[in-house]
Amino acid sequence: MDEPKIKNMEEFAAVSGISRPTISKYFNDPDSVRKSTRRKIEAALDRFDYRPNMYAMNQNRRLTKNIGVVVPYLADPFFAEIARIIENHVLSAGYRPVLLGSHGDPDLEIDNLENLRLIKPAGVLLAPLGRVSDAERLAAFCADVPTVLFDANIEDLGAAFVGSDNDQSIGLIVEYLCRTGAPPAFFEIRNPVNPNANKRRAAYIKSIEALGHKPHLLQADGEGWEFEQIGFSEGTRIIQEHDLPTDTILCSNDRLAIGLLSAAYQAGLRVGLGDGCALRVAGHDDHPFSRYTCPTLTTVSQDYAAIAQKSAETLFALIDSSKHFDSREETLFNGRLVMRGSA
Amino acid sequence: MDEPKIKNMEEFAAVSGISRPTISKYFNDPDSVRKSTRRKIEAALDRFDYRPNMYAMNQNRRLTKNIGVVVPYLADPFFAEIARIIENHVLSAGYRPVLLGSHGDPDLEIDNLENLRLIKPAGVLLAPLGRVSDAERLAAFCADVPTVLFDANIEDLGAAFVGSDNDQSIGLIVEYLCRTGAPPAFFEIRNPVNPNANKRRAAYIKSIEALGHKPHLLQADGEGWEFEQIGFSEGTRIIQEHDLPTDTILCSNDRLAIGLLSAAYQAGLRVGLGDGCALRVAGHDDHPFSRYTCPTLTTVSQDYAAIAQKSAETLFALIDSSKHFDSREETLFNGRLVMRGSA
DNA sequence: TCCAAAAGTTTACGCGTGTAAAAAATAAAT
DNA sequence: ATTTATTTTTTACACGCGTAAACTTTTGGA
Repeated sequence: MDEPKIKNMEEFAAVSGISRPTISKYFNDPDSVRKSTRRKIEAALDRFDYRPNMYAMNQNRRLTKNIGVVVPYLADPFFAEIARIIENHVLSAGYRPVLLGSHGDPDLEIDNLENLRLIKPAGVLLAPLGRVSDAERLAAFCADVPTVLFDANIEDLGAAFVGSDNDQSIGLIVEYLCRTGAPPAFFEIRNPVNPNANKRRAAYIKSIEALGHKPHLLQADGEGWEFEQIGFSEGTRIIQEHDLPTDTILCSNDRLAIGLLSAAYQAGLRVGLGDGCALRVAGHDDHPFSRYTCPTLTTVSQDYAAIAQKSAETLFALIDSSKHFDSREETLFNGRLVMRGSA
Repeated sequence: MDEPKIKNMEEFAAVSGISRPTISKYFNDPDSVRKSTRRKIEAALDRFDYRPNMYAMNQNRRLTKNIGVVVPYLADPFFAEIARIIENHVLSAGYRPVLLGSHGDPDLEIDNLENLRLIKPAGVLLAPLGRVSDAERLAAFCADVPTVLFDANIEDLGAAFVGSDNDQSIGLIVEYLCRTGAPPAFFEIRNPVNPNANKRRAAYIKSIEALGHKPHLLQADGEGWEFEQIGFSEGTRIIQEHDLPTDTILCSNDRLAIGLLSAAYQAGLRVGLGDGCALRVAGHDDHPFSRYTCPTLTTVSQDYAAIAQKSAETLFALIDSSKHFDSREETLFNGRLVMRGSA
């Protein structure tokens, strides 16, 4: 399209016939210049391929157009998926998403935030690790950088939180399970990393007692993010020891349920609703893989799209406003019952 | 730890008692300064928390310490996992990884590379989309930026390629399947995005003919990256139409196999090795979820760790050397047979 | 046609670091 | 102790763009 390589804004100003300060203004906000000027610039942009030097550009800016997106574990399709949606919102709002995964490691989580500091982000969307997070250092970061938490809530951290209403969603599936069969036991990790797990346990106890039943917890030992593995090995143990108080098990999340289903299959236990079935299993999250388990997993979906959109928009509002809200807003979205084959 | 906030290298030089150019040298390579000097600097670094401004730092550098990592689909645990390992290698080599996913979209793939250009990366590790990639623009990028391809090879693109030896791995599992039962048919997507799929088909035909059998292809219609969905719906169709030429099916990849296993389960077909089994199913990749399918999936593993390490090291060598190799090196790692329950 | 408001131009400086060159200081070796 | 090689200091300029101030031009009504 062009011969002479444009190396800086000066040169581009020359070939476009517009002064450099105006070009600069254009790149910071194309709508801030006159339409005729904008046309001229974009005509030149079409003939010559020039893009401002990002480093020079951001050097004098107090804050950039970067938005950090930090999730606890990218290899978990749940987070990969929600990160994907968030990225799209960030992009269409004119920001640049910077995606970082913490691989379940609190030190890496802090490293990620420190690295984000270096690029002076306009804001950060953070799904914290949870219990193992270094809350103090997270708080220090949130004090400096506009931050919205999503997925996992940590008390008073960040300017806002967006997530799922575990009370509602667990209530929904507990009610369903009780209505269609035996009241469920609750299968979870004893010492969960994710704060949602605690909320879900409490919600389970509350809702099952409200229905006049006695709660029963099946607590698996295990650390880390290998939930399927934990679900499988502890599930195998539980099945072998025959200490199931009921034929219905509600899992704290789908990944645990995936492991449990695998354990049940290998133990020869038929899972599902029909007459020949020895077990009913339900999950929580509507994990991308839950529709391909055997049998397909009955679960309650988190509203990925709504959580992604709301948290992004909250951050945009935070950035536009005076960089902090008057009060910390918590938005919880309802889950939706997804009836499949397993319960 | 400190009271006076350090705002730039000048101030840090003052408090550390070392001149600014030497400080600069230290940050570019801590080993390039005298040990005693280094100790002084690190003592100061311990008392005051100063980190160089990344934008000012990279402005005058021809190329930065950034390394781009681009994968076709982050929501695929296979890529998430390999990206995770690569990130670790990049970090421990003193570079900064920048992870980008293309969400299966060739336009986004190009966007990602263009955005990487802006940050002047020292090099890029690219797993291209494959057939749908804009090969011409990829080539233009590779001409400017040191790039090593991994996972999916595209003819003559990039300075090197690191991946799996599909001939070997497919040969391995075909041999196993033939030895332990009926020769397998090959289940794949008719018009696959990923170039590995074509290699695997060819390898299947070659190896099964070498064993004196007739190849049989089961080709599913479908586009995009929803492999499980394609495997499920086409698998269901095939099973219902009873046009299985054999009781053994080798899938082009594990995600397809996951869909097929789900279809078989729902059709009431028992999958596995034993007497009561109507079907044997095998996959390829050793996908993170393949050990939790029902039954667990017999497959052939890709050597994630080796591919990640070799591609990273190749890129480092490329960067250190004169920015290009004399010839394009292709490294293929062997797969390993993973015998589980499904075949 | 004239005039006020809006937008663009000119000029000039600042940001924080890389880096080159010459001079000075230090360390290692004779 | 002297020489020599290495490292550090001093000085100075460059990088590419943001942005402020004063001035000039264009625009859209009245």
